Amino acid sequence: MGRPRKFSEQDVLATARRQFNETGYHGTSVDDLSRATGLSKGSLYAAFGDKEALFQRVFEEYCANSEEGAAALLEGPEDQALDRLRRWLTVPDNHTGRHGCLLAKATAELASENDAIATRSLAAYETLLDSCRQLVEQAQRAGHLDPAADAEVLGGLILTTHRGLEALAKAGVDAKTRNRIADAAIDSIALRVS
Amino acid sequence: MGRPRKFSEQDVLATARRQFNETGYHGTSVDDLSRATGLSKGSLYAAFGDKEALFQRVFEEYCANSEEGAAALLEGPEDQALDRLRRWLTVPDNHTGRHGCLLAKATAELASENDAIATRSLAAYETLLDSCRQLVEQAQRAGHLDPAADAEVLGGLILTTHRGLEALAKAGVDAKTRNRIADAAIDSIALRVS
DNA sequence: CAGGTTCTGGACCGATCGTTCAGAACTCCG
DNA sequence: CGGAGTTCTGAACGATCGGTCCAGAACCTG
Repeated sequence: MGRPRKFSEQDVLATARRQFNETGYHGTSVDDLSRATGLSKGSLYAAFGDKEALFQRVFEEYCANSEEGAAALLEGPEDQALDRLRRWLTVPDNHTGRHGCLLAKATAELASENDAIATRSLAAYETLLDSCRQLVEQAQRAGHLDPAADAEVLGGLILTTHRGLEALAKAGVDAKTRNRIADAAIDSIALRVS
Repeated sequence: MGRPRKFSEQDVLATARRQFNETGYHGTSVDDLSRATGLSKGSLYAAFGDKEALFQRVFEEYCANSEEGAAALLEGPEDQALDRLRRWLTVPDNHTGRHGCLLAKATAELASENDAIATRSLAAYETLLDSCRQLVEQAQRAGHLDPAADAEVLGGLILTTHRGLEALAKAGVDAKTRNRIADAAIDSIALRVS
């Protein structure tokens, strides 16, 4: 009963995410969001609370996606772990952005002023780190990495590389160069075989 | 002739840089800058033009500093190149931030809307990459790195690691962990010896 | 000390910010 | 068909934004 919603909450979240990703949190006004989503400001507030709450929704969904993507790294034969890592660090040649850019961007902009974002961001880092660590352990069991190496630290190195590639993407470095760097990173790590 | 300035332009730029670094460009109002520097808005505008021009000054100085820091990597005996790299990637244990954070932050926030910032940021990346490449070549000549490796790509890998460590710092990862990752990165790269 | 110059801080501007709300629009149930 | 219940819309709010302006204090030179 009552008037039904004219919009899909998921669509709005996706559009808002695109907008936040392009212009940042402070750089995106509620009018911008209203224009981008086609919803009036009143509807936005009725559906999501306020601007910060809307961003939290977007950010949470984003973190969850990133975590799922990293967790998917672990699915498959252990002796193909490094191949899955290569695909994770690599991006289509025509891709200017990168899957994980909102996380890095929002963290940089808001972590120092918004405790909830900072906490969630750190939690996502821990989860991603854990996936990377498990991936290293898979590769170690498959004999593709030095079994004596500290998996925790090596996982951290992989995650560092992932974030560094995002930063380079944002600095305007083209996808081809980034992929060559990604390959070099995996080559370097893969040399750690006993 | 005339009344002399009561403030040091360098001090104001340093304070503004701290403020921009903490709260971002859009998150920092001119009133904030006025409060932080102790200067009235009138004086700020008389001395620096407008908010964007002030930021450009801060950003330019910042980029130049980063470039100098990277260039300093090349000064010293070639057989100590990897040691200098280690010091560059490492940070004091009590350090929560990181020398290069404004660059990454401003780039993420403004590159898509401000061509001047985007251009300068990319130029800084190119310069830093060049320094890293030369460092790799030094290490190669000293026999500490595989002479057959592509110095350009390996330099890019080092820069990627540098930026990735900045991102982790912003995500809340402690300095000790980051330094262990930095060591692992250098270890991995150093394995590339023929 | 006098005259000229610059710096300073606060009042002020229009624009935009995030947010609210009254009323129109619409669906469903009785 | 009519009223209850929900959503949508656009106008309007106060606060704050970036930016301007100027009267007067502060300072240097002669």
